[in-house]
Amino acid sequence: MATISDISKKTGYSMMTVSRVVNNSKNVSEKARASIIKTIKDLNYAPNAAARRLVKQKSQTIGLIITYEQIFSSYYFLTIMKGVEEKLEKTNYNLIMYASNSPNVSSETKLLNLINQKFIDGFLVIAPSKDEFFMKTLSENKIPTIIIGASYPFFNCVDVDNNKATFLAVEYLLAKGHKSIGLIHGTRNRYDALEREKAFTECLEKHGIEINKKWFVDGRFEYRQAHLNTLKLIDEGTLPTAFFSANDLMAIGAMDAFRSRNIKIPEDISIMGFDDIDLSKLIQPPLTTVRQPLYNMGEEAASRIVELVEKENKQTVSRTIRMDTEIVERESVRKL
Amino acid sequence: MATISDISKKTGYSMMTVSRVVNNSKNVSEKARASIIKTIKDLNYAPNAAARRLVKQKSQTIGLIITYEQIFSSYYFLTIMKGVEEKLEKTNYNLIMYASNSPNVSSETKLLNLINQKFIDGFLVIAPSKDEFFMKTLSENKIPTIIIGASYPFFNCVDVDNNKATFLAVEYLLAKGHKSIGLIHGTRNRYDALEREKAFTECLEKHGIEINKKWFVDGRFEYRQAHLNTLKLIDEGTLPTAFFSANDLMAIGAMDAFRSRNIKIPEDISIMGFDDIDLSKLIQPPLTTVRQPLYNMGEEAASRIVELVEKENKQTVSRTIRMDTEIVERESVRKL
DNA sequence: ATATCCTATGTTAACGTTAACAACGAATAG
DNA sequence: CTATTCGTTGTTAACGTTAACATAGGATAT
Repeated sequence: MATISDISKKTGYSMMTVSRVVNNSKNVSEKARASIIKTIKDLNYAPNAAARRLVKQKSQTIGLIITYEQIFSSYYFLTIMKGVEEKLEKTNYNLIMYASNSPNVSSETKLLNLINQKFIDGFLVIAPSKDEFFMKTLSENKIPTIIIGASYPFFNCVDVDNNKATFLAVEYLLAKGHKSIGLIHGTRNRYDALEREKAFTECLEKHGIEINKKWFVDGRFEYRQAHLNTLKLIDEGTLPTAFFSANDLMAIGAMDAFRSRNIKIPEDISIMGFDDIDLSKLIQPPLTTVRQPLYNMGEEAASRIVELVEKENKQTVSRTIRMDTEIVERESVRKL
Repeated sequence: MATISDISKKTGYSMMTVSRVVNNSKNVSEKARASIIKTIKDLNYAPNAAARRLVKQKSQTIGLIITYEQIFSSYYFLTIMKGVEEKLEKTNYNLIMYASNSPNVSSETKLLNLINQKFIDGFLVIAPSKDEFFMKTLSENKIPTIIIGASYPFFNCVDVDNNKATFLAVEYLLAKGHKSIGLIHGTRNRYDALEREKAFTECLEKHGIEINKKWFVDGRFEYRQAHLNTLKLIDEGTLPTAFFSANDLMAIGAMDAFRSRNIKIPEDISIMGFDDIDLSKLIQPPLTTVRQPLYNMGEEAASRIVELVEKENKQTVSRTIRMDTEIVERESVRKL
């Protein structure tokens, strides 16, 4: 592999001038720049990351932490990941994914070492659960971190306003004339699940609609759980005229359950999702849902972590941002 | 962050002696070692990865590549991942996960740069599809690589003998008296799917059993696809007495489909999986399946990539290894 | 015309670690 | 008692890059 020194010798310019060209600095003559760029291409030069890290005391690398459980709500975090990846690609930062295990000391010290050894400059964490062990480590050691998809206390987050979004969805159903509404909720150790469930209850109360706990289905944010538990509910007794699901994947699981019991959507029952994952517009009928700008949230988080890492003055903590949501009207909800 | 120089000053020993202790070298007196170890702990020293990389010209880092689609057969690759992670933890290698996108030039050059910049020493790839774009890059540039879960031509692989394993499974069904057997197959751009499908056909032919293409269900290695397509098959006409599924997740999808049509397993229909993922023993009835030692395959691959990377003489390519499979007898298959 | 400023370029040292070699005293061998 | 070996420790230079400072010549201002 060619080094700056090779380029320097071949062009006759000093290593520093080469370095300036590589880093797009000013104060290089056009002549020098052209000659150096050509030689870089000829020799297939790429800067040595280790040397840079050493001298800059920075790794130009961001770690993205996902938890094993999340992998099951795959569309959700995949979309976020793409946003992060593609944004970071435009900066000169690398991305490393960590899949975190169950609580375990070795991972904890590993996390710290990653930072201490300048292997990683900062972390992005997707929707950690309330009791996620490494969040304490992250916070206690003041490691630059941005959380995506959760408004985690004391952290800098990129999230949506779950309360507002849920009200949007439920009031949409109410406006369509639905007076009996069920809920498919996610795992209760996650902030997003809790916030949406709370808002759901509050919204119905506000509009004087009776809350029937029988119609609360635990879907754990997964397709299969939602499917199975919806099936169970169907086979047990009466149903509401509509369901609000805390994510699309569970909504789709429920829809498949209804279909397999010959319950037509939206003729017999209406269903509303949350997220707007790719799959939602492909299924039959296409799912009406609350769009969460997942891709943009990924991008936004990427920008913010870079900003945070590059800021000398780490105190300038920008606050949690709440991205806008909107109703995406498709065909899974019927007007009564 | 403390450096070797700090430890050196504090203990009075030279930096080289400290380095020797850090790297567990011989020829250090017990006295020196004890003193240095104590100081290392006191100052919370951890070696600087960048400096090491620079001087060693090696990153001590392995990249694990997964494709986006794979994330949907989550249990499968999660188990492998854990094997890899936990094995690598025991060596002094780091692990980085890359989720690969659709074919795209930028990722390709990125891959190469990762190697050229000594950011990564080698790659592990989980079950790439036949036409995966980056496999060519990997092969053309002779990048140290181990493939897991596919016998990819010209690569060094850790796989099972799909032919043998499939014969094991199908002959098990035959031994139980089944004479009409359906297949739930995976995506046909993957070697494991193709090999299992081929072996399935061959095995039936060998035993003079008629092959009914109507009973071939495309499950794409996913729960939902298998579920939906099984439902369709059920609603269309007659069924075989047993199914062989090319992975457990699809088998579970099919089982849930049968159940929702009130077809009892194993009373009315038998089903056999492939993989033995965690979920398989938890469902009702527990799934009879062919155990693939996924975790061990991950471990084995981790050992091999480290070996490959550390070998000066890269020609010593150890050949593809086929791990053993076995039938795990549970309750989803009935004797006719 | 002289002082000042800018532009383009170069020089030196440093980041933290380790390989290769050197040195020194103690133990062992002849 | 001298020569040789061994165990322990230290010295020097190198990995590839960049920050900080230095220099030289040309342009601009007074």
